[in-house]
Amino acid sequence: MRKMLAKTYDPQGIEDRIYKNWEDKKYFHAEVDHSKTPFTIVIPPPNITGQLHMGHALDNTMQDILIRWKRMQGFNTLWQPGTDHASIATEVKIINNLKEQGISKQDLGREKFLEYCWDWRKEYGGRIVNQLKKLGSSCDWDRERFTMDEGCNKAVTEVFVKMYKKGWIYKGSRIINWCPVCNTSISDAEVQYEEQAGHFWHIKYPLIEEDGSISKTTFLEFATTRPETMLGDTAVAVHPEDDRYNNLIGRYVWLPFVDRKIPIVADEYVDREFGTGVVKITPAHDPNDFEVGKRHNLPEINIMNDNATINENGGKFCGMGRYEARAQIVKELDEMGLLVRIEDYSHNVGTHDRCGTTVEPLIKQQWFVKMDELIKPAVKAVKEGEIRLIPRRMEKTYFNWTDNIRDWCISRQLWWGHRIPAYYCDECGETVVAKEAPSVCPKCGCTHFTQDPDTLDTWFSSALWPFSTLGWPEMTEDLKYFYPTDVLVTGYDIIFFWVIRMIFSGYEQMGERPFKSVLFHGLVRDSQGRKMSKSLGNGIDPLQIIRDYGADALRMTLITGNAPGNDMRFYDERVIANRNFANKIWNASRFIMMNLPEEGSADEAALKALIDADKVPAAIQAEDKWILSRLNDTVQAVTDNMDKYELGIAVQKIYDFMWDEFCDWYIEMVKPRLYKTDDMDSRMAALWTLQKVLITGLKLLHPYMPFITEEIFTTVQSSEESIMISSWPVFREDLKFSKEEETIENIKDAVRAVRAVRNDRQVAPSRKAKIFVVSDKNEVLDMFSDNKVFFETLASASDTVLCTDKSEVPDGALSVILPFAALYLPLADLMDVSAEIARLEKEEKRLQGELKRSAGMLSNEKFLAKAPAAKIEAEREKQRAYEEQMKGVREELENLKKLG
RNA sequence: GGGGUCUUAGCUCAGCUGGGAGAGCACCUGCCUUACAAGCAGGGGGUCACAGGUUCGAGCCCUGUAGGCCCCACCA
Repeated sequence: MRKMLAKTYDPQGIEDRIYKNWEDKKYFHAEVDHSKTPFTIVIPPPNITGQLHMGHALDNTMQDILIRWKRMQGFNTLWQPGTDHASIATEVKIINNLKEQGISKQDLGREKFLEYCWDWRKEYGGRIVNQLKKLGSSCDWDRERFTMDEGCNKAVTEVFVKMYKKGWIYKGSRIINWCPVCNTSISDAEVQYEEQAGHFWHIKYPLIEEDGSISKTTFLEFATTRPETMLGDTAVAVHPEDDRYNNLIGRYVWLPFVDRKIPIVADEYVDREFGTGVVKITPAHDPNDFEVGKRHNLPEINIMNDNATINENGGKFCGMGRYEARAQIVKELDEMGLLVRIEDYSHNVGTHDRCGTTVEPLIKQQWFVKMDELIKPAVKAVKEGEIRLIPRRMEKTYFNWTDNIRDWCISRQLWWGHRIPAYYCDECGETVVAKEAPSVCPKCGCTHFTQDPDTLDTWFSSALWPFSTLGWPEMTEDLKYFYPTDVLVTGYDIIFFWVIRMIFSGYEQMGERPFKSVLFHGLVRDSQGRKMSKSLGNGIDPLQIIRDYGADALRMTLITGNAPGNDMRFYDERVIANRNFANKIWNASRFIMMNLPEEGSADEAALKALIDADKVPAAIQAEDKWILSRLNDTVQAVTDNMDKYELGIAVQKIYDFMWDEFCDWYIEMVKPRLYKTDDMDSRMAALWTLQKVLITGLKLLHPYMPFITEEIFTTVQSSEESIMISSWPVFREDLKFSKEEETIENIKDAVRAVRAVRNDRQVAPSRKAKIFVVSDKNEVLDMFSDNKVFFETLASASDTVLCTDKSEVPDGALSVILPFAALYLPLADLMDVSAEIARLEKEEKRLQGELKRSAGMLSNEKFLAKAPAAKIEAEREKQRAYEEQMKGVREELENLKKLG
């Protein structure tokens, strides 16, 4: 029995079944095969704690499109999947979860806590993978990796040790961003600046007189947004060429509360124009002050504990929270007469992007990656086009970062992550960085070591992802074959976190670029253009959309009408439009199948022979050639666009071709041939063309709408062979028919023009009219006679009369003038003339009445005087409308009466 | 402060070598024409933000102006 498509398209009924079949058949799996060219994409690993959101849906749809397309083009495609341990995101989540049970991570201890994390991973790690499958993602799941699996751990250790030995990873005491809530350092990239309303406290420090006493008259005034940091001040700075303070350089001021003499130093960093031109210097709590401090050899006094309370260096404020201390200090300064004034001030405050806490710059011992040399090949690669960023403008963002790069703080005071492979000798404190814990101290011979408690920034392992997933540090066959990967697909928001770091890591560790191109996409926003977020509750769940409309409709929605790197808005109407498109394809396919020859018939065998020959049949008609030629052009155009990663443009072309040209024109054109059975050759040619266009169209569409195309493909061909391993269509010279393209476009113009005229006159579609074609050119007349059958069907014509001269056309006909011919439709054919005359005369009478009434009102003085102006204006408007209508009716009548 | 980007139909957006102003939705008119009313046919609607410039020709290139969004920096 031949399979048949269900009467209605139901994505729910087909998607899971199809996906399972693909998996069972191992279509996603890739093995090294030197007879084929590889095409590789590594997935941006989603967090194990994550749930599929629209951003994932977009990102993975784009990757799947590229992978499916390349697979069909004959490449040996690998889409390498995996998940990310996401150290801080996961740890925060787990801590919160524990807190609900009244447990803290310290209660558990490191080991138990990590056990808990692994359990968590076991429970939730698979969730997002299953959700990606719902989307249709054709990842090679056999190769699924995790950033903390054995191989990735090895890669991380390898890199750390190697870079340490090279001197490019070092431990140093520097100003870092500290999150007092998460209790860890964070990198610059994790700090998010937020505009906050705050205050500017104008404070003055008294000068120390020559005799060592505290001046009662001379003060140095300055302003600060963080008064509590004054406890750590070790200088005040002025500009070296500032005449106001020149004479004070080298003298001292008195720092209240901690009773410290601090010097007045001169530094270019100070802006003379800003404020009073005096800056307090707190080297331990401000990155700029830190630099100043280094230049002037100032002490660094840390006044804060890790939880942002004041420590013992803060004198009597010790133990207070940072904001509490601030208030108290301001109060006491005021009492001492050292507070000049308080100004409202709006400024940017650094917050932690994970928890929103205001970060505190602190001096801490941390591990850093030295960036100055490491970044060079990454800059060169993009500059010289070895790595292409799409769209191009992303290069500016890229260079903006690389040009201002600072060393990367990679240590985190977290437990969930890759532990730093640094060991400290319990006896002499010697540091040993090694892949394995050392047994003997090289310095003192002691055998007891303590490993550094810190873990690495989660992006440290992500940076190695393109090669760690392929087996590095082992030089595996996979790595040799599939690396470098071809394209990375990701959002522009992680260009600093991830993209750049993968690039420099690729060059440093592999000596080669990690990917050839980076295709950026934007954010998926809600219908009002807002970022989707949990707190706003405006997130749209992709899984719900899949349930309601199908994964294919969702994928189309994410791709259509969008250009690389641009944000998009997501709303249901767009999904519905795409679901409707799926439905359209479904129904067109159903139509074609309904017209296929009976099973086991001679016709079926004949058609099969034609299809197997894959040659244009002899009985081919102009309209067949036209659609084949258009198909051919579409194949070319779509492939070109996809080559340039212009997915939105490519899919729009497929959509337009399938709906407009194929369904609305071609299928309507061939219907008469399908319904008549007296010319079987012509019918076969039509069927051949229908299947050819349908199958090719489905192939073009498959990367975008994998499920529906698979279902139709296998059903129409009554075959198990999957569309996803079929071959991508190519341009064919034998399917190019320029002349017929022009011919059919002309006929289409004629049809449209006739329809417009008929519609204008509101002629019922069932009412057929003769069409007189007037031209003195034989080829024009031939064109209409050659394509008579479908032309008449589409133009609702009863007959086509070819004339060389207008005199052959009867009087009383509507004219349709085309650039290449004139068409005439006799009025008598379009309508019942006498009845129409009667109707129009009645209408004329009615209008006369209305006009009379209107004229009466508008000449009535009482009405004009008393009625509201709007009412009078409305009446005038009515009158004008009636007059207009009357004109039309009378013209029409005159025309019709000519016939009578 | 630096940089990017946007401004095209009522709404949301395409328009990527400078030559046709487009799509979806919405709107109006007429159709249940047996693949599809989740549809068909026809139609209305745009000084492509504004002002200059380059060009035979500009939505597209250049300069400036106005407004929106984003990123980076963080003058304490």
